Amino acid sequence: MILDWGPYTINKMYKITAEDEKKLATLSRYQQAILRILTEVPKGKVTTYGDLAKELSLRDPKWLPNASRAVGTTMKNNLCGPQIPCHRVIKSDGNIGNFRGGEKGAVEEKTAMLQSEGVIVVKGKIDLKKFRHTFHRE
DNA sequence: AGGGTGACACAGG
DNA sequence: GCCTGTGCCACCC
Repeated sequence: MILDWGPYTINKMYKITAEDEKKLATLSRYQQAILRILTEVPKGKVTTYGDLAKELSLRDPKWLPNASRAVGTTMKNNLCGPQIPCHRVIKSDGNIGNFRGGEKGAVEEKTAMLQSEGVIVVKGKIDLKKFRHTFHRE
């Protein structure tokens, strides 16, 4: 099967470890579910807060599709570490969005991480047509 | 049980 | 484009 993921498709999705599971267990069901889906976003791609909410709703209709704010809260709770790639979650208009709760310099750091992964950022913006991840489900 | 809060989304102007 | 206002939802008191 050929996936149109562009040139930076080398990475597979992150596999959650037993260590991660222990941390995940401290979070709400919703947040756990969101973070699990987030692990599917590979290096070189991004997703949006809204896309994550929508995707979870498709997989489990008990959650609403327009919960983007709740997804933001999930990212803030971050026990992600760089493995569960919360730096790959941006706003639906292509702007970088926030990082580390809005600490000074955090957005710059997020931008640098994305660029080092091959995502092109121009004036704080990312071309979602090019870099948006497409979720795959059975 | 009810009100407050965000790493958001969207439509207007 | 760049604000601004309004709607949103899961979570936390």
